[in-house]
Formats: sequence, structure tokens, C-alpha cells
Amino acid sequence: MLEGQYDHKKIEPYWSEKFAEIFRANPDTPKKKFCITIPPPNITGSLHIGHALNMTIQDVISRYKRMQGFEVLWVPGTDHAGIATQHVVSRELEKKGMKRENLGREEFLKFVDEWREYSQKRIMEQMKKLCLSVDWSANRFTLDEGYRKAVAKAFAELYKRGFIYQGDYIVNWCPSCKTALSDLEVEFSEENGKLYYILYPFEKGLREGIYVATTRPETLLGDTAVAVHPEDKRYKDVNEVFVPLVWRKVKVIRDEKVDMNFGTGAVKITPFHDFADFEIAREHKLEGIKIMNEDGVITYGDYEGLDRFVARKKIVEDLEKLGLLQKIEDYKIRIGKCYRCKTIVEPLVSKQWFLKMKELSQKAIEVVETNKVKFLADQWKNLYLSWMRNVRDWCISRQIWWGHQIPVSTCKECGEKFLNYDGEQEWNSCPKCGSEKSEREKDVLDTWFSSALWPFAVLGWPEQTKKLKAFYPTDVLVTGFDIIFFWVARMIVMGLFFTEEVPFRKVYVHGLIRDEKGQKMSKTKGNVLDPLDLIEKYGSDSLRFSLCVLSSQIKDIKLSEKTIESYYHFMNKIWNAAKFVIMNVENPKKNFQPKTLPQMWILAKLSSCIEKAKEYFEDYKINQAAMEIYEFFWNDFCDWYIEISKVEMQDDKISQSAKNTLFFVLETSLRILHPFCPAITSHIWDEMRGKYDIESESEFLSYAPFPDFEYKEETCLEFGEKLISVAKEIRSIKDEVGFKVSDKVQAKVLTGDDKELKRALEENIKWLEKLSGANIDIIEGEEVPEGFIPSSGKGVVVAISSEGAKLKESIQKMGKELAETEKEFDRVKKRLSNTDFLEKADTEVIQEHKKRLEELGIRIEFLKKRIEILSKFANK
RNA sequence: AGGCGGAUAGCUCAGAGGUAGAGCGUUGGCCUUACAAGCCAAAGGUCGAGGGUUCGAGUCCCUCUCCGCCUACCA
Repeated sequence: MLEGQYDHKKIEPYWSEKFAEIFRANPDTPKKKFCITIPPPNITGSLHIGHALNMTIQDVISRYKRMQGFEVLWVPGTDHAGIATQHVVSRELEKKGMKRENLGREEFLKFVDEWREYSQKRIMEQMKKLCLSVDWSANRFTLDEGYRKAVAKAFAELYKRGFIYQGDYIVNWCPSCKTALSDLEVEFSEENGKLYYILYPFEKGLREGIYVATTRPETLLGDTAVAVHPEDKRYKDVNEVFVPLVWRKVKVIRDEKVDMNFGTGAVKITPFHDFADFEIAREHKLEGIKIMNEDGVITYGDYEGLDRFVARKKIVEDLEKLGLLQKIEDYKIRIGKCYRCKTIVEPLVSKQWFLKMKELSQKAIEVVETNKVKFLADQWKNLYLSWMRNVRDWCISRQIWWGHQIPVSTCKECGEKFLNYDGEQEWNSCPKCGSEKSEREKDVLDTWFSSALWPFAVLGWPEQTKKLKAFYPTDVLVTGFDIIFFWVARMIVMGLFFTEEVPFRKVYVHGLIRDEKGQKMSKTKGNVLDPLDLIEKYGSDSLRFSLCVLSSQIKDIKLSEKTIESYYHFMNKIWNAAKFVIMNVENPKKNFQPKTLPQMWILAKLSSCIEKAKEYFEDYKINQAAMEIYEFFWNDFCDWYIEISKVEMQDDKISQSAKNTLFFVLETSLRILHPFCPAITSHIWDEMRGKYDIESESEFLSYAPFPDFEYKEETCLEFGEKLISVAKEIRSIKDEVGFKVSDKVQAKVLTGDDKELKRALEENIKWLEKLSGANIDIIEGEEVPEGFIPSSGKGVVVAISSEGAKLKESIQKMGKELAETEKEFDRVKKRLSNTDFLEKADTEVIQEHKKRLEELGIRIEFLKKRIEILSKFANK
């Protein structure tokens, strides 16, 4: 017996704990396998609403597949998030007055590990509250023991086969985090800057030369050339100029990349502090000069020791003094900032480790082109491909402490670099000279290097575990589009390289969650919706259902609390419908035959709901599946069948079959609803198992089969709808002429010469009268009896006694409808007299139009009549 | 600058060659014994603009406008 009102707080704590225990995938079962690996959340903070969406989608898919009979493994886990975590922990320590640098690597990592434990615990608690069906025994971390082996193995393989190299290269450098960043870790924004026009004279002291425009004047310290376009006539005869202030004589080179129309058409070249210049310098074999250190402090000439921005000011001043500064213009510049600490990134040449991507990416492009990895929705495929086709080498080293240390040592004796760990064995001695004295690389690997191994590493790779054999390749990856490059692409590359299989067959890409105005949620704006607050307030079932309905593979999601509240109402509806059924049904029979039209109708509706829901699930259209069941449950089951059943249960002959129907529809609905709102459905199902004899292999709804009930009765659907429309018509005309719902009126239902309709009406008269609040006479023919007002509906004609009626609406409205209907009639008629249409359109379509024309004709006659009757009535 | 996406009821969105849909909101009426977190009824739309294909276009094609996102070495 369900007690009292729906209260998620009484249900969810129990089920969230239960769900954490009962999902343990068995690789040995003969069942078909289904596997999802979670995009592991960072251990930097708590989960936000985007995580809730991401995880809910995965859970709905997992639960559906599980109920479809698959052995489902959904692997949870967390990501160590190198830079981000190091940053967060450093800040925490600073609050306590401690500095990372003073602690030293080992001590610092102890603190990080404490943080990790704390954070993982918190994330796990949050995930539990979402009622997810993950297998917690499979929980992984990108820096756990097994993962260390996997990463070392991966690095060693790539290294041995020549895909990893170390080199001096220009990278994005964060002077605050003091590490290299990959292209993807830099956020660009348009900002107000200046464009400085500086004279590079032909001779020191001379006021003649080339004007060069730059946004970063301080870099002139490292200039080793000036470039102009080969066809730029202005500079045809200029071959050398002096870099001002440092008075270095540099060549004027010709390069087609220079835009003649921008600025002065001449570009200064600073190979070691600018990406484009680095490229040009390579092609022209120019030297570079490093003028800045890793703190962003100038290390060159008179400006040594000055911060880069202080130096800029000073240099501009000095140029001005010398009259070498022509002008300064306001200019919009693209500024790159560290995605983590927002410090302005400095392009800097340094020694880094790189992964060669070109060759590795070939297969990864192929599998997506041929849909071996299929993106949902399709358009993300293009985004992926365009990035992959222009992929650049990936800088995989990071100058931080928290992460997978690069397993390479350098021999102190002979300088040989060698692998010191391949996932199985460790070495100290130099393979070349045998010396035991070597130094380990200090750098760690980019976090995404380890994340790229996720789908197979979490299943035990490089060991050929049972799990790996049973569940790999995984089935679907669910993620936001913002990490298609960061993560998805790299997983595909690594998966193909190490396992020779795609890591997943489908990539479900969902949008980002925004606030109700469409703005990005951020703590500073104060518009964040915290999933835990929402769960506290509305329950995880309501939150989950909302996220499912709103989920879209294309658009971002605008979420407001109102939406969640409305689905809380739906949970309440489920609760109350269940309460009603359990209250009224004692001994439901299985394999029963429906006895009445409404029973057959609701079963046919249920059957069609199941069919559609399944289709949507198979296409991963979760929002539509959710809407389908929502509409069935509320509009068909609650609004109609439950109401009808109240009448049916009073008739001994059909009472039992009504109860059977109520029970069956509720129990089946719970199964369809379960993937979306597992807690409330599990709770109710449990209650039902206590009271009734439910056949199920499992004690949990989560493992009960998804319904495959089929009941296709077109006639029942048709007549069911017809009778319902009769009830609606009577309600409608009652309201229109001022009767209350509870007023019992006299009504006539006109059946024309439709014998079947007449019989159906007769058989269902009791509930029709109850639900419409009328005494109904069924009469043949089409003539509205004297003293009765016809309703305005388009189906079966119904009319109610005019006694006591007060006409509320004006008949103008009907005139408007009449005019519109006549217009529509003409349109259809015209189309039907069009020979092209008759020749080219499908016969079915033509038939439909003919039928429609007939109906419109009848409608017009009816409306005219109705206006006539109502005018008479109104004039009284 | 290029690429992608969006534009449908007051709001949020679904749909997609053959009669414009839902939820929320609004208005009016109901405490009808599962549910007032509810029930009943109603109002509300030349489907962004223009052109084309078609017997027929929210739906397919082209152009444009506005909005969003992504990519790019214009210093």
C-alpha cells in the first residue's frame, strides 16, 4: 500500500544505496554484452548539472539495454586532471600558507593524493544520488596502479615504434602554471589591444627604413628577420634593416604568407616567440633568440629582469624617445589564455615531447568516414574529420608534478636516453654503456594521454582480461561536443593503435546546459543550478526526467527550475495512479482477455507506446522516448482509462477485467518508465511485488524485461478515440453554454446511419454519461432535435438540451470558422480538379483529399445549421 | 574570413513533401472519494524574409537577415 503523498525523500535514499550495490557485470555470461565507459569527471571539483545530464543519458541507455536482456557493464571512474588538480591543490595550500615549491615534489604529491581521496568520495556520493546503474566494483582512476602500467606500456610502444620524439619546439606556455599547454588548452578571446608601428631603419641613427606593425613590441628583442611579400614593390630593393634598440642587422626575407595589405606589409620575425614566425624561420633557416624565461620575464639585454608587460611599456617608451615609433592604433587582438588559470599564454620555445599524429590519424579518419564509429548526430562527424585532417603533432609533456611521469631516463655517463619502464619491467642501467647512473625525466604526460586509453585501460588492458574480451569494443560513448578533439579523437587514435579495434561504435554527442536565458552557467554569474540542490528539492527522478525530455543531440539545453518542477508533478501523477490501482485491485489475473472497448483501447495504446518507445531508444532519441511514455501515461491512462475504470469496476461482469487491465497497464508502464525514473518505479514495483504475484526472474525492476507486449487493434483505437471525442464534445458544449462540469444535462448523440458507432455507443453509455456529465440519447440520422444545441466539434455530432443554457460566446467565432472552412473547401476542390494533381499524386493521397472534401462539405452545412440554431437561441 | 547550427504559439522546444503539435504560461470554470503537485474547457501560429523545384513546401534547393558555436599565422 502506498502511503500518503509522493515524497522523493522517502524513496530515493533507499534506492540510491541499493542501485550502488546491485549492478555487477559478469563477463562469463552467455548473454549479449553492452558496455559504456563513463567520461571520467575531473577530481577538481564537484559535479555540475552538465555531468548530471551526461550521466543520466548513459544511465537511461544502460538501463534500457539491461532490460532488453543485455549484460551491461557501465564503468565509472575519475580523471586525475593534471594541471587542473595541481592548480586547485596549490591554491588550497596557499590558503594555509604553504607553497608547492617549498614542499618539494614528494610532499606535494601526498597532499594531492589526500585531495584525490576526498574528491573521489564526493563524486561517488553525488553519482549515487543520481541513482545511476554503474558497476562500482569496476571503478577506475586514470592514475591507479593498473592504469600506470597501461600508460607506461602505451608510451613504450609508441616510443619504440618511433611515434614519440623530443624536440625544441614552440609551445603555448603558461608562465603561471609553468608548463606547456596543448593547442586545445588555450582559450582565445578578442580583446582591445594596440598595434604599434615601429621603424626598422637602414642604419642606426637613420630615420629611413621599413615600418613594421606589431601587437607585441617587446618581442623585437628576439627578431632575426623582417618579412615582406615577394611581389611587394615597395620593398623590392630592401635587403637589410636594423632591429631598433638592440641594433641587430637582420635580413629582409620574402614570403608569400605575408599580407601586403595589412599594416605596412612588413612583418617582424621572432622565431622563438611566435608560432607563425617559428614556421617561417624554419623554412628560411633563420636562427632564433630566446629572450624570455619560463616566468615570462625578459632575459635579454638592457631589459633583463623585467616582466614581459613591464618590458613592453619600457620598450615603447624607449622607441618613442628615439623617434622610432610612428604611431599606435587601437586594435582588436586575439589573446590566448591558459584554460585553467586564465594567465596570458606566451609562445615559447622549449624542449618537449611530441606524438607524431599524421600517420596515426589515418585509420582514425577512415573508421569515422566509414561509420565504424558513428557520430550521433551526424554533423559532429564533419567537425571531427576537419580537425583530424589538419591534425598537428601533439605536445604530450607537461612540466608539472601530478601525473604519469614520462618513463624515460637519461644516462649520466653517455647521455643516452632510454625507456625505464614499459608497464612490466623497470630499468636503471643504461642499455648503451651499462652505467647505473641515470636521471629520470621530470615531466609528466598530458592528462589526455592517459584519458585516451580509457575505454580499454579500464577493462584491464594491457592484460587480456575476461572483461576486455567480453566488453570491448564498447558500444557507445556519451559526451559533450566540447571534448571531441581533446578526448574522442584521441581515444579513437589510441584504440585503433593498441587494440586494432574502434574503442566504441557510437558517439552520442549532447549539448551543453545553459540557464533559462541561454547563458552559460558560471559561478561568477551566479546562475548555476547545482544538481544536488535540485535533487534535494525535486528528487533525482524529476531531474532525470527533465534532462531526458530536454536532451538534444544538436542544441544546447536551456534549463530552468520550472521545467524540473513540472516533471516533479509527473512523478506525483505516477505515484497517485499507482496508489489508485493498488487500492482498487486485489487479485489481478495474468493472461486475461480485455472485455470492453476501453480496455482494448488502452491496451492498443499501450502497445503502440511500447513500439514507438523502442524505436526511439534504438535511435538513441531519448527525449522522444520520454515524451511518448509521458503522454501515454498521463493523457491516455490517467485521464481516460483510470476514469473509465471507476465505472467499469461497479459492474460485476466486467469489474475483474477492468482490474486486470489497470494492473497490467500500470505494471507495464513502470517498466517503460524505469530507465528514466528508476527510484519511484522501483519503489512502486516493489510494493506491487509485495501485494501481487508478479512473475519476474529478478527481485529488481532494473532486471525485469522491457515490455514486448503487442496488441494491434486498429478498430479499437478508432472507436476508442471516437467515443472519447463524444465525451469531450459534450463537455465542451456544456462549458460553452455555461453549464458546470457537475451539471447533469440531456444530450443527444447523432449516429447518422453508422450502425457500428451506434452499437459502440450503446455498449459504452455508462461511462460516457459519467465522464461527460450528461444523460445521453443515441439517435439515428443527422437532424439536431428541436430545443438542442449542437457542439462545434468535428467528429460525431452531439447536442445538449438548451434548457438552462446561457450562450457565452458570440456566434462571430463560428462565422470565422465557417469562412475558414469554406476557404479550405475551395482549396481542396481546386486541387482535386487539377489534372496534374490527379495524374501525379498517389492514389491514396487523392482518396484522402476526396474524403476530406466530403467532410468539409458536411462541416460547412453543419456550421451553417449551427449558426442558425444558435442565432435563434441567442435571440430568445 | 571560413565552417556548422538555430530561427515554428507569450516562453521552452518537438516535428518534417499531402488537415500546424506538446509542455509551461495565460483566461474561464471546478475541492468530481488516486492526485488542487489535480480536473474540465478555451484563447493563441502567413512555421525569420525573398526566390526556386513540385500537382502540392515549415518540410527539398538557392539568396538574404538576425542569433549562437567552432576553426584560422593577417603581424
